[in-house]
Amino acid sequence: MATPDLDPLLLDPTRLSIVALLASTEWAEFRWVRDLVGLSDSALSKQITNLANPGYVEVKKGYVGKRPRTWLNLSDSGHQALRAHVAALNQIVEQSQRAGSTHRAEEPSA
Amino acid sequence: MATPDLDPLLLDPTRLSIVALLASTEWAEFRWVRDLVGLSDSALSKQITNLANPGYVEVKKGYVGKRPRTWLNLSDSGHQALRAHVAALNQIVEQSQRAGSTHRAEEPSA
DNA sequence: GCCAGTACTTGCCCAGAAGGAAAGTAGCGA
DNA sequence: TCGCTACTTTCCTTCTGGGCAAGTACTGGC
Repeated sequence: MATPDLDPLLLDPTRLSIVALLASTEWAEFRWVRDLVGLSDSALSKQITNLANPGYVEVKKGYVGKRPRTWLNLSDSGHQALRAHVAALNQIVEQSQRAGSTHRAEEPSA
Repeated sequence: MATPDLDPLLLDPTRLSIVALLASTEWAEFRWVRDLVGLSDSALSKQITNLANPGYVEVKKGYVGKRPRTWLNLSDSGHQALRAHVAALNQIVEQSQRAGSTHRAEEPSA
């Protein structure tokens, strides 16, 4: 059982923060995300790799003037995954609304 | 920054499953939860401890006939925490809807 | 052409969390 | 008093994430 629709990648708060941030922008700069999420270069780089593997995040590299720069974008599938994840969460909470309907057992006496 | 309203306890899928399960019932039996979540006795026991510490879950011990039994209930604050957690999640996704409003930077050229 | 600098990326290591197995504990029945 | 049930706690292993430091790619300067 459990909660099969929850996305393991989005359960991690750090990655969720990243995705949340990217969700609100288009082609955010690596450094901007890093600073706002409060991660080191390496930590962000790794999480971006994790998110880029399934295609949730697109990475584009280029130059601003003569300085290298990396941009990140939440792909359509990334947006979709985020929405699906939260939808699954919502389902769970909806269960919470119709409490008491599912399971009946011997109630504790005291 | 990040996502301050997300509840660390509810970010873990196992605990979320437990809470979800308890949200749909009242005074569920330990064994019932254990079997549905698919955990060992020890693992569930530990997570219940984690959830009981902040008062999310209430534990009641008693007997069914002559057999010891433990019941678990999601407290009001547990329900509240779950709803708040998902509300925070929803906020994040809503940001995703109004994409592009927050951050503008030099766009990648290619 | 070579060294230095920027902007990540990768490797290495450590800390924290979770799960299982097994030993421990509490209360009841024989 | 011993055994049994139903958890609890302890011990150990595994996994994951983060930091630091070294590495890489590319550009600029001398």
